Amino acid sequence: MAAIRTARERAREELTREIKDEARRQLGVEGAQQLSVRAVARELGMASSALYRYFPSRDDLLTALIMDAYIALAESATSAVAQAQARAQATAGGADLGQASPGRAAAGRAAAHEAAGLGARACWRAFCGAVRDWAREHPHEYALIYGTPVPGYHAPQETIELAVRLPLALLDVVRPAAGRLEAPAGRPVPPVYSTQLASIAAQYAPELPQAALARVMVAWTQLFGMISFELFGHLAGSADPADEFFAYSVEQMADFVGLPTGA
Amino acid sequence: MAAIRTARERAREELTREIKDEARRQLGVEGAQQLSVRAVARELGMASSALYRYFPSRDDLLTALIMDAYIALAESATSAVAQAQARAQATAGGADLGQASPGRAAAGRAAAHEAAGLGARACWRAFCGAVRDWAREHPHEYALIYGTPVPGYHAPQETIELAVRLPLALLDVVRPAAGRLEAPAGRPVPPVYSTQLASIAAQYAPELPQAALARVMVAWTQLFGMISFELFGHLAGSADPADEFFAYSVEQMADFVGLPTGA
DNA sequence: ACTGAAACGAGAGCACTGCTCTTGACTGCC
DNA sequence: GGCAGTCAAGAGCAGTGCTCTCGTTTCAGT
Repeated sequence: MAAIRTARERAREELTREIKDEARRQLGVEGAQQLSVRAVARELGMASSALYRYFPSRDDLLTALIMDAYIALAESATSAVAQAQARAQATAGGADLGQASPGRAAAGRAAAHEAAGLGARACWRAFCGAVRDWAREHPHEYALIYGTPVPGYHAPQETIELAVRLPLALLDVVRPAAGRLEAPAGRPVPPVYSTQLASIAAQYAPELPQAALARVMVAWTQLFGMISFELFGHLAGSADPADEFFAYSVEQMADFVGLPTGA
Repeated sequence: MAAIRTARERAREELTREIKDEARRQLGVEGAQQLSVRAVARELGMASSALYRYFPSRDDLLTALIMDAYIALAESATSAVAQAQARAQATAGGADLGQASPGRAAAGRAAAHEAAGLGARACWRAFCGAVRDWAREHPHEYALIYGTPVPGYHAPQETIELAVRLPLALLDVVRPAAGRLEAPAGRPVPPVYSTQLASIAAQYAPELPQAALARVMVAWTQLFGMISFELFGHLAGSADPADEFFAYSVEQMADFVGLPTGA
C-alpha cells in the first residue's frame, strides 16, 4: 500500500527506520541513559542537527523505540501462544489447522477463541516463557518499557494503547478456560477494587468470574516482578540461574489461577 | 563512639552527609538521571571539583544513595513488623513487651522469634504495607534500587549485603509460622531450583519446608511486581488507585503461602 | 614547636551532551 | 521555469562529568 510516493517521502521513511535501528543498536549496547543523538547521527554519517528533522527531541526518539518495543513484545507473546495453541490442537486430534502457520498474532487470538480453552495451560506457559525470553534477548528494551520511567516523561495515549496489548493477550489465554477454573472461592473483593475489576471484565472478559480476574492480576504482576528481578540482578544470591525458578513459579501461578492441569 | 576525632575528620563526615542530603533532595525532585554533580555542588556553594574529593565519581555518589536507600527501606519494614508484633502480643494477653517500643530493628527480629508466630499474618500485612508505603514516599529512591540498574554499574558486595536484609526480614515474618502453614503440598520442585532453595533454607530458615520457601519466593517477587507497576504507571487503566488491589493481593499471597488466617 | 606530608577548595580546561539558529542547496508542484 | 517547502550542515549556547594544577590549611612525627 502507498507504494506511489515521492522519492522524498520514501527517503524520509527509510531514514527514519535507519535512525531507529541505529538507536536500538546503541540502546542494546549501553542502555537508554547512554543513548546519544549525536552518536546516532555520527554513526549514520550525518549531522546531529539533521536528525532533529526526523525526531524533534531525544525523548521522541525514545518514545518511538518504546512503542516498537511494546509491539515487538506483544507480537512475540501472541505468536508463541498461537504456536502452543496449534500444537495442542494437533495432538488433541482436531488438527484442522496445521502447526506450520506460526506467524500472525490475530490468527492466534482467533484460534484461542475457537478451541474453547484446549491446552490453556500450555498457552499460559508459552505466554510467560515468551515474555521472559523476549526480555532476556532485549534487556534494554524491556527496561525501557517496564523499568524506571524516564524522568518527566509522560506516556502519550498511543503508547498506553500499545501497552495494553500484552495483558489482553494474557486474558485471551485464560478466557477459554473460564468455565473450568479449579480455584477456591477466595475472600470477598473490596468495593473499589471490585468496580475496577468489573470495568475490566465488562470490556475484555465478561465470562471470567471476578475472583479469577483478581487472581490473574496477581499472576500478571508476579510475572513481571520475577522477570525484572532476574534482569536487574535481584536474584543474585538466591535463584541466580532462574530457568527452573521461573518455570516452577509459572506453574505455581497457573495452579493459583486455577488452570486445568492437563497438557 | 569515636568522638575523639580531628576537626578535619568531623568536617569531612558532616560535609559528606550534606552532599548526600542535597543529592537525595535533587533525586526526589527529578530522578536519578537528572542528578548532577555540578548542581549539587552549586547548591552547597562549593566548586564541583571539590565534591570529587568526597565521592570519586557520580556513580559513587549514587552508590552511597543506593546503600542508604536499602538501609532505610529495611529499617522501615522491620520496624513496622515489630510494631505489628507488639500489637499482636498486647491483644493476645501476653503483654510482657509494651507496644511503646517500636524502634529498633534487631528487637523486632528477636521478638518475632520469641512469640513463635503469633500474628504472623498481621506481620505479613505490616511488612508488605511498609514496603509499599516507603516506595510511594520515596519513589525515586525505590527506582534507584528496584528499577532499571544504571548502565555499566555493577553492585559492589557491600550493596548486595544490604539488599538481602529485606528478604531476610520477610523470612523472619514467615518462619515463626513454619509449623502451621496451611498450604497444599504442591508439585515437586525441579533439581536445580531445589538446591538453590536448600541453600537459602540452610542459611536462613532451616525449619521452613522447601515448598513453603518456593511459595515465599513467588510472593516476594509478586510484591515488587505490584509495587513497581503501581509506581511506574502500569496500573493506569486497571487498578489505578491501587490501595485495595494491593491490600487484597497481599492477603491473597498470605493465603498462597499458607499463613494462618487468624488476626 | 617545627616541618613535611597529606588533605583540601577553587578555578581552568577538555570532551562530550541536547538543542537552536542560520545558511545554502535541493526537490517537487503549479 | 520559478518558487515554496524540505533538507543537511555548521556554528554556537548552555550544560554535563571529570581531570589537573595551584595555593592554602590541617595533621602527625620528631
